[in-house]
Amino acid sequence: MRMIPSKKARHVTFSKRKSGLFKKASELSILTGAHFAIIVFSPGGRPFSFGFPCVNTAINRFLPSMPMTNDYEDPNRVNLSIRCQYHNELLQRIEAEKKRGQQLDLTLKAIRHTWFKSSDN
Amino acid sequence: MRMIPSKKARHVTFSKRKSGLFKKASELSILTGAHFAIIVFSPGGRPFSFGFPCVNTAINRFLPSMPMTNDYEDPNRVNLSIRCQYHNELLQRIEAEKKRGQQLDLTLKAIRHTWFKSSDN
DNA sequence: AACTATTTATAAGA
DNA sequence: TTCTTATAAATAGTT
Repeated sequence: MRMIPSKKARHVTFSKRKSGLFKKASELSILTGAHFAIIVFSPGGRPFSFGFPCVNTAINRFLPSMPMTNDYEDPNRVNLSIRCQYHNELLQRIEAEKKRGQQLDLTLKAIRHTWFKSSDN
Repeated sequence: MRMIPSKKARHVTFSKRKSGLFKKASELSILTGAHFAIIVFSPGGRPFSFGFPCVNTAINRFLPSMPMTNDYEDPNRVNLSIRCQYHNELLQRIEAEKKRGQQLDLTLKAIRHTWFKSSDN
């Protein structure tokens, strides 16, 4: 097994196999309840991620068990935890906005339901 | 597909499918040159990880960058543009979700307006 | 994106 | 955990 020479074929394979990989991870998680995070970078450098319950949860849970030799003095690691914190804040903001949208969706459906019900009578 | 009830069978499946998942990731990486990190927690909470070039590299590359004052001194500067790209994607997702919420708000108001208008007649 | 011949993963049993 | 094997699923190549 070797790197696929054709750039186009490489991208197609990446796309297909990334789907397969994420599906396998999702099945593993469903069957066993396992938490996980997958991060993949496409050949072009685009980041893709997938996780249960979510990517940052699994990363956070994992980070404390990372090898830490001169941890307290490693500026990269400090940087890493700060970045992680900021990253989590962004993800939480997305979730918050999503949740708000979902609430509005429900309200909308409820109202429409009442509307059509009353229109029928 | 549902969580496997028997604890023993669940652990066996976890072990088998974890191997399969890691193998798939390794193949994806070999075929396309993709960098990746996988973190999985067993049903018992044991962490397993696998990555190319290594787990920490992929995680570090994945986490979005903070605005850096001493940017030019950052040894991870090569990854900075990709981080920024991902960071921007997150910000765009927040904006997209916000916009969706605002649209729903407008729809809701319009419907309520119609509702009360027709109720009056 | 869809098809399909072939390869690969895996569940169940040992 | 590892092995076996019948069956199910993934995917490479092609349209």
